[in-house]
Amino acid sequence: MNRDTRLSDVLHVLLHLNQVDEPVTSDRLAKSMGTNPAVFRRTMAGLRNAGYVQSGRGHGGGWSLVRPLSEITLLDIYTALGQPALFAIGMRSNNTDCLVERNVNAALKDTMAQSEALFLERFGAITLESLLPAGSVPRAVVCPKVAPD
Amino acid sequence: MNRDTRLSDVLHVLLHLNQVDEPVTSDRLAKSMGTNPAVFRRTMAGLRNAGYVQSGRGHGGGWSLVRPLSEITLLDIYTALGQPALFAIGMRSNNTDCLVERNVNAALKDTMAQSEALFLERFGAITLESLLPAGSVPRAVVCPKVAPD
DNA sequence: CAATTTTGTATCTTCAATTGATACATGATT
DNA sequence: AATCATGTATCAATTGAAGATACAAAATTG
Repeated sequence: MNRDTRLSDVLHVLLHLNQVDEPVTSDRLAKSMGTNPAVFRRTMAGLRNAGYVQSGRGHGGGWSLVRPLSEITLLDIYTALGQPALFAIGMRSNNTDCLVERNVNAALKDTMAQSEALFLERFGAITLESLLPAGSVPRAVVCPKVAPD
Repeated sequence: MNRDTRLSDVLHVLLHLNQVDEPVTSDRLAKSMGTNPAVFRRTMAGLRNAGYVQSGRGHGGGWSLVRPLSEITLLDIYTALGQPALFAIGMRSNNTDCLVERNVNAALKDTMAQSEALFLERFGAITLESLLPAGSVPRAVVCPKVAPD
C-alpha cells in the first residue's frame, strides 16, 4: 500500500485555513496539498462531518474553520479521519487452534496496543495551535502555495 | 498495501522448529505458514543470514534452529527481517519551505519515534521461549500443520 | 431566470509493497 | 546418475491509498 498521508495533509490545510479570513476553495487548498480538488474533498469530508470545518457552495464558497485551533488536538483530527490503520504489520490469521500461533499473535497484539496507546496519548496532548509557526500572525499567509495567484 | 505478516509468520515457524528434532523442509513449513515454499524461503533468508537458523540441501535437508529460543528476542527477529516499516501513515513531502508543514511533520515524526521506541523496547524484552505454549514439551509437535502427513 | 461558481460524489485508473506462483539452476545425498 | 531440497529470478495477484475525470446539485450573481 502507499503510505497514508491523509493526516499530514489535512493538518497542513487546517493550519493554513486559520490564517485566512474568508473561505478558501477546494481548488486552491488542493494545490497547497499537492493534489486535486476531488481528492481534497474526499479527504476533508470526515472533518466536516465532525464539525471542525464547514464548506459552502457557489460564489464565495469554500472551506473555513469552525473551531479555534486551540480546541483541536491531533487526536481529534485522526479520529475525524476515521482512525486510519496505524501499523503496517499484522497477523496472517487470527482464529486458529494452534497454541503457538495464538501466543505469537497475543504478544504482537499486546505490543501494538501499548505502542498505539502511547501514540494516541501523545496525539491527544498536541493542539493544532501549538503547531503554528513561532510568532505567526493570525491570518497572515505563510505558505506560498495557498497565497492567491 | 497489504498488511505485512512476515514477522508473525516467521515467529510461528521458529517456535515450531524448536519442537522438532530433525531439519524440516520448506515445503512442510510453508504449509504451516499457509503459503508456498518460495515465499517461505524468501522470507526466511534474513534469519539465515543473521545466524538464527540454518538450511541444508538435498536428502535430509531443510531448516533447523541454530540458537536456543531463550537467546532470541522478537526484536532480533524483526531486525533480521530488515526492520520492515512499522507505520502505515506517513508524510507527503519532507523538505519544504513551508513553516506550517515543517511543524506538522516534526510533530508527527516525534510521535512516531516515541511510539516506535516503545515498540522496539517491548520487542527486545520478549524472548521466543516465552511464547512457547504453557507446559510445552521440547520437540513435541503442537501444530497439526507441521506434523508429518 | 439564466449563467457561473463551487461543492459532493461516483467511477474509474494508477501506484507501491507484500504476497502468490512458476521455473530452473545449484548443491547434497543415496 | 537419480533424486531431493534449497536459492533465486521473474512475473502476476492483491490491497488500500492516491490521482483523475465527470457531472449533478446547490448557492450566488447579474
